[in-house]
Amino acid sequence: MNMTTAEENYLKAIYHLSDGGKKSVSTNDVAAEMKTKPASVSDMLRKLGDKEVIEYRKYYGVNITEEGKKRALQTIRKHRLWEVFLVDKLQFAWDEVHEVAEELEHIQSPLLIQRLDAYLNYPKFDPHGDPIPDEYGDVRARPRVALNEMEIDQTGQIVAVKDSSAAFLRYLDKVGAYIGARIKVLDKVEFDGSLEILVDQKKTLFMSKDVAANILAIQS
Amino acid sequence: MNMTTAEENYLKAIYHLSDGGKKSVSTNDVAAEMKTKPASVSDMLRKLGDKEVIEYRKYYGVNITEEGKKRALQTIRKHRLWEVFLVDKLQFAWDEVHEVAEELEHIQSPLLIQRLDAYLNYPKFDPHGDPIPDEYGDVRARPRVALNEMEIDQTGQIVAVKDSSAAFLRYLDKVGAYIGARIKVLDKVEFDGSLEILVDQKKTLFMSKDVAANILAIQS
DNA sequence: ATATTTATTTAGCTATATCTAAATTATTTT
DNA sequence: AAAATAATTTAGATATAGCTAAATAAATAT
Repeated sequence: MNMTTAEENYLKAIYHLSDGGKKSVSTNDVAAEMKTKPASVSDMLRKLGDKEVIEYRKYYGVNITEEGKKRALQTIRKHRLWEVFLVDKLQFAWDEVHEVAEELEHIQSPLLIQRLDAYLNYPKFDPHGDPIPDEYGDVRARPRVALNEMEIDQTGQIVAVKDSSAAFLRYLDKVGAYIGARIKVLDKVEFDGSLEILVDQKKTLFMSKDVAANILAIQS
Repeated sequence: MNMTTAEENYLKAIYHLSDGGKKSVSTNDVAAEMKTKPASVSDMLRKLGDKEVIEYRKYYGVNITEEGKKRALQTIRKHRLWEVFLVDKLQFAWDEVHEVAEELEHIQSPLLIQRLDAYLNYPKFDPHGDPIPDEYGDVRARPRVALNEMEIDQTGQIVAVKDSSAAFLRYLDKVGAYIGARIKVLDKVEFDGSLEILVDQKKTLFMSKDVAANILAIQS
């Protein structure tokens, strides 16, 4: 059973909004995420329901099915592999890749994705630090913690950001932080929760609690 | 002015059928090339005419405009660059790349194509030996000759095939010929026009006149 | 010059994916 | 529990891209 590009995009949105299938999702939420109108969403949900990738009860929102989850993860896998390609091979900055990957993820060729995966050396995480599902949809997520929740003297590595808006990504770039950077918490100001961070054992960085809460790290 | 994937495909077909804009093209020819019905083509020609990428006179076929030529060449450029990528980087065989490149060529990102071009080291020819137009649509074609038109003892390099059907490509692969192979005409049988060819200074190959007529080389 | 054949276009239909406006269902407030 | 509000669906549009069948124009044959 083939899906159109639009259907794939809706399914991916539902997967994300449902937190990987854990919660049910409302028509309005999907409309907001897809930047479209609830009326259009109703139509699409009926179609996705017919294809049994979601379970749809009128007026009560949707739940993604196992089949739907599998398909959403394949799309996510493709998206993230292309992002790695764009950054690692074509020198894109990590805040420039999303739009293009959004198109590339819909190319239909299992062989292409297999080969791309091998060519990129089977990466486990994309340039934003998000995990890349394997061929079977399995994801090995690392336990991640927001920087503001780390304690003084703890060390780790930045692996993702919560708010990946271009503005925030540019800000990070400017101050010298990036996905993959090794960090150490030098100080936490009790008054406002702001932090002093050592980046790559050389650069010292001050950031507000709000910024820190947007940056996710794995602890080492 | 943006074009849909379908419009880009029609324009590319018209470009090829018109021999790069030199001849006008009939509705039926386009329908055959696009594997669709003449009625659907009429509709599309009207649309492409409105967008001024072709000049369309009802009942008299179409001529591609300068603007149309430029756009068709951009699509061809993208198609051929992706083919190079698939063969050079992802180990695709040259008879496996067309379908996937047909999808990839519609990705909209000038930056992507610029970077891809640089990454592939500005290739001038695709894996089938066809020239890759530059950013401005300029093509540097090499004078090519069919193998059956070469004389005994002449040397050269295979750069393209006329019939690029998967069957023919597989045949070539099987007998050990490929795009880029250095060749020398050892003998020509007058009776049936069949040839004896030395490939890469080691392998000897016999081929009928019909096969030879399908293989294009540059002479050295 | 007329008739036949071929090529092409038009008209009307289908499917996808969107929209607005109206109708309906569910939820919340009083 | 009724009224008001919010969420959602349905109905009826539009645009793209295809189709078949019928109509029409152009080319060819008699």
